[in-house]
Order: sequence, then structure tokens, then C-alpha cells
Amino acid sequence: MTSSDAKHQGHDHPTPASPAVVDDIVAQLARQGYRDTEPRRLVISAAAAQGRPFTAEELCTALPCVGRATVYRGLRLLVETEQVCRVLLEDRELRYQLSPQGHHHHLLCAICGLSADLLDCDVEDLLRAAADRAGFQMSGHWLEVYGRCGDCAD
Amino acid sequence: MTSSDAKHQGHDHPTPASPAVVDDIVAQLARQGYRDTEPRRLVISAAAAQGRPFTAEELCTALPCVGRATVYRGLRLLVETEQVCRVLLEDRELRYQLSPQGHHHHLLCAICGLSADLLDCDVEDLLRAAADRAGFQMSGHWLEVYGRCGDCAD
DNA sequence: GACTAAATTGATACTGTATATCGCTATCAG
DNA sequence: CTGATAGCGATATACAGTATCAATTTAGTC
Repeated sequence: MTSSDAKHQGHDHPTPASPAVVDDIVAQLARQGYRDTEPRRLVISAAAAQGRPFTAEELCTALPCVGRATVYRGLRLLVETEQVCRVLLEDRELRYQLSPQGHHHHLLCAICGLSADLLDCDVEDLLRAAADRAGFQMSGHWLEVYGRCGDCAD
Repeated sequence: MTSSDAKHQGHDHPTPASPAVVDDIVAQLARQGYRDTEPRRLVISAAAAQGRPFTAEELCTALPCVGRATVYRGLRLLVETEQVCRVLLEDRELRYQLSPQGHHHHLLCAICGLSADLLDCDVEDLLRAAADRAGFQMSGHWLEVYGRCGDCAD
């Protein structure tokens, strides 16, 4: 498995974020007019170090030197610029995860929290057709899939 | 269109709930050991009177004589007994809607809030297969589809 | 119809998540 | 260097939903 794999690593402890990843994201933001600041880099770095979807509060705890509001603002910016996507658990808890690959869905392990990306699944067309039949013009959708990953399966 | 149609009526004003519908739900609850109480009936009646997905707070406002906690408890009970299902808007606002038909998904109009049920869409199998390919054992999913209904389309 | 145990209610306090405010600071183009 | 301003952080606030608990209501039983 490589770091470019769709599956997000299942380590229990965050792995240190590669500086290159952080630099890359900062560069993306700079291209859109956003400044390169220390707190923002810390947020990006901490986000990148998570092995699986994380909550905003978890980042706040991991970054006691960065203000809560700044963590939330940073995450919001990363979502808006599509560097990070939001993941919804079954209990409606909102989590985040670094993934710059554009629109996709997630497989979430209910046991260990591991996330894998569903890249090869074309629900889009199916939904659009079903929407058509109901007289709707589809514009978007929200989909999360829950289950057990290989390691946590019975 | 009949009242048993999958599409929920798009009236702007709540239509009075048929007492038969309320009685039916109360009977379902009674079968499971839940008491027939006045506040509970009011919650059910108000929920049934909504033409489209509604929030818990909207019910609270519609029922000033019923305590907030009771409205929330009533809704939770109705969800647990599958008389009402939960709907998630694009902004993550949680809404509810009467629909006793078991598992299904929703088409939500982003303009007028109208909801239609997606009954003839088999995403299940597609998702399960994709999950399999990723080494996951699927146990559930959350899906909402957004768009514009016939009346609100361009 | 009265009685009793248990379910239910409602006022209120509380929790957790997220945003708004606003004076101060850091960034960066010129 | 320097000024305009994006960004910061401490804090207040907003909001949805749950917990608490004494008082009430229900649904059977006598």
C-alpha cells in the first residue's frame, strides 16, 4: 500500500504529516489568495497526520496552541477549497478527512473508524435516473456507507 | 394523486391531520406498550399535518402547549418505531417526515422543501458490491438526494 | 369508581458543536 | 519598510438536543 492509496491508514496513532503535503496544500491556498500563516499550517499538518476521519474538537485538542475558532475556520476553508471532505457518521457526528480527489463517497468502519474511498461506484447515474422518474432535476446528493473493514469483520 | 402517493403534498400550509392516521399510529405504539397520551397525540397530529419535512423546533412552535422535551421525545419514539423518518438537508439540518413504508430514500427539493420518496431505486446492491471490492462488509448507509421538484425546475 | 405502580410530562438546567464579535497581530505587495 | 488588511485568539453567543426530577397522567386492578 502506498500513501496515494484510496484507503486511509488504520494506525491508532497519527503519523507525522509529510511537510511536502502541507506545502502543497498551502500552495493551493496561496493560489486562491489565502495567506500562508503558522496556525493554518499547524491545522493542515495536524489534519494530514490523522490516520482516519477526525472531529474538529480532536484537532483542537491536538493543537492546544491554536485557538478553537482558528481550527474551525481552517477546516471550513479546507472544505471550501476541497482539500478536505466532510464525513457523516451514523450518529450524525461530523468528521473530516484529507482527500483532494474531488467528489467521492466513503466507506466507514463502525468499529475502528477507518475510512476507505468509494471511487469505482457510479450511483450518480442511477440516482439521476430515479430522480427523473419522480420529476426531479437532481443537483446533488449525500451518501455515506457504513460497515466493517476487513480487520474488524466477524 | 392520492394521499397514499409517495410524493408528499406541496401545500404551503399544513393540512389538518386525519384523525384516522393519528389513531392508527397510536394503535401501533400501543401494540408496542407505549401509552396513549394527549401530548403524544398532539405531536403525531402536528407531524401528520405537515406537508413537507419539518424540524423539531417547528413542531415545538406549532404546539406551544406541549413541552419541548416532550416534542423531542415524541419524535424520537416515532423514529424508533419507524412511523417517522429523518431527513438530512444539504446544510445538515435535520428534519422529520411521516412515512411508515420502511427503508427508503428521499428526493428533496432545495427550493420549496418538497420531499418525494425514492422507492424504485436499488442503490443497496450497487453499494454492497462496491463495499465488497474494498474489503468492507456493508451494514448500512445514509443517502439523501437533492434537486428541484417539477414545480421549481427552471 | 377508587387505587396503585409505572410511564409520561414539562420546566429547567445542561451539554456539545459551531459561529459571531472585536481588538490585536502577522502577512505581504508595493 | 510600511500600510492595508487577512487572519488570529479570547470570549460571548447561538443553537439543537439531552438529562434531571418532581408532579401528573395513564392503564389496568380491586
